[in-house]
Amino acid sequence: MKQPDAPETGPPKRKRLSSSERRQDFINQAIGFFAEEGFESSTRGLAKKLGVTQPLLYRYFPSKDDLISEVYDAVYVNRWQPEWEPLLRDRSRKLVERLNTFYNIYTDEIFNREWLRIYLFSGLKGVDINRRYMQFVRHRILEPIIIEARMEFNLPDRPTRDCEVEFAWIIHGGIFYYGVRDLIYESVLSTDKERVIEDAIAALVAGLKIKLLQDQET
Amino acid sequence: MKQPDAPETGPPKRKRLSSSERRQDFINQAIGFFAEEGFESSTRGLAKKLGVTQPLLYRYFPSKDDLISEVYDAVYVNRWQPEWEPLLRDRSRKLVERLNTFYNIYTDEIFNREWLRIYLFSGLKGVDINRRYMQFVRHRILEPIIIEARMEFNLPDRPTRDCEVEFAWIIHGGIFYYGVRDLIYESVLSTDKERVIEDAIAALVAGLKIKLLQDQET
DNA sequence: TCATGTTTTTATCAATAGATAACTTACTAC
DNA sequence: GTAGTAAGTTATCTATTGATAAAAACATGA
Repeated sequence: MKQPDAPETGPPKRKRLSSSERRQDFINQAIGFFAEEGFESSTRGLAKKLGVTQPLLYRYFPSKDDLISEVYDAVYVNRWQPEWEPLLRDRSRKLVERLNTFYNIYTDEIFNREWLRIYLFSGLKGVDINRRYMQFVRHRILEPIIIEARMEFNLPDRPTRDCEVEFAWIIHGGIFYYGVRDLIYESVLSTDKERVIEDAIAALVAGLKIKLLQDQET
Repeated sequence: MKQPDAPETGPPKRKRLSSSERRQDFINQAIGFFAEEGFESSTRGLAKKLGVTQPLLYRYFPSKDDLISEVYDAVYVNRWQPEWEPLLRDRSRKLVERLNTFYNIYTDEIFNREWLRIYLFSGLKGVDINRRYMQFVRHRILEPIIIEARMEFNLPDRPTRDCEVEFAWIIHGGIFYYGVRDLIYESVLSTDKERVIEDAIAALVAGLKIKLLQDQET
């Protein structure tokens, strides 16, 4: 596994990579490293994992913070698939079905140890990208859900209310926290993700129906 | 605020505290310090906040890790009030009422920046006390809720099922995550906690009713 | 083959980390 | 008061941190 095709000649000479390849490899492995050890961990530890010397990192990144920024970018961006959004709005299917499909593929993407840990670490550090992600979830997932729910229940269209969004956040957060309990805290009872999501979505839609009808009267 | 009743004589002489007072003060302030800065932060930083020199810490705690352990204990233990448990089981009140009361006072206790941050930090570190807390929540909150719900709906008593507990976890986690969004991520829309909890509990009880009746048939 | 430029390592710096020992200051019992 | 004890500080050790400079190893085009 170390040197696949080395012809047994001398010491294990390090494969020399092109600048861009090396750089990408650094970022990719840094994600796993910082996810596990935290961002306070040393660049020497990372270099060891990478199989290179520590000063080499500084040829590719001006500072540790710059490297961390690149890790954030790689983790937060490009995880969202644009085709998911129309999926939520596909009115040829029942809302419950749509939501189940969406949350199953969405959690397939974010329910992995690396993503969740980087997310939690960055949240505690209070970095801006984390706050932007919350906005993203609200505008691309929760508000569309509420609008679609109003459609489903034949209610007139109008802007979403804060307490409606907060209710959607409760369920969304509950699903997210299920992932955290599963992959970080490792204290989950049923690993049947599909079933757990199904129950959560049922509660979301049922709860939204009641709330939206109530809010209607106001 | 520094020296309340110093008679203007010479330099600000440090108040000399008894061993137990000093020790308790260290722990109390260490909670706030580590909550904000993370456990990787330096003992010198903590000493500065405490207004003492760094070696003094080592008179009271053998090592930094020992101090951190005491912080965990102070944070996790004694937060739970024993009278909360019978509150959940008080069958003279409707379940929805009981749950609203409980979650309002429970979140009054844990929804503060210090507690939540220490909890999240310790969870990422994978310390044992965190996992024990998850067990605690399950046995002292979630399972009682399910048992009480079965009573409320006039269903025969029997052990809780995993998927039932997971559903309760979804709502509980959603409420918890609401606190995190409010106090850590600072990205909450409605700070009307009581209202948010009310909606969450309504969804919990309604969802449990459906689930328990379904499970009944099996 | 050899000159040139890039990749990688070795050696090292200054700052900071946790931790210890020795000294000084304050309180208390007699 | 003063001796003894406990609280607190100064000084310091060693290990580790992020970061830099210079030397070495490698690749490539002529």
